[in-house]
Amino acid sequence: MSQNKDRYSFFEDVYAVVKLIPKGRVTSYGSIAHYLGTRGSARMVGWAMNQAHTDPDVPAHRVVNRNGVLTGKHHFATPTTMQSLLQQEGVVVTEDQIQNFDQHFWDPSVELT
DNA sequence: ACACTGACCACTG
DNA sequence: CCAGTGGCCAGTG
Repeated sequence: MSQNKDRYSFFEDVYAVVKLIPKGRVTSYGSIAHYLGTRGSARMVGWAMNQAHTDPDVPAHRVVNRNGVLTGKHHFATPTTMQSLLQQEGVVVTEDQIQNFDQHFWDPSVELT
């Protein structure tokens, strides 16, 4: 929303990182925030996802909390959209919990170095 | 212009 | 070990 002002901020960075998440991989809000250098902004990362809803190129379904739980699934078109998308990419999700989360975990500060 | 909220994470007691 | 609070940025009431 807002006007078309140059309100670019770490939202842009968040989008960029999320877009770089490989298929079948997932990451956490905190990891992205930490990669950007701001641990506290983890909340904002989630809020960024809300805005990301306007950007189809941002696979928000690949972003979960540090626990590997689909916290934001309720924000998708349907509560099952997130899980379905993840399963389509080969990620096993049970009870909103990603199985073998450590195997699917994709850390930008490590993968992007 | 002020205050509160929000898909979180980590530290301190 | 469990519980509580702080911190960060932006948007909305």
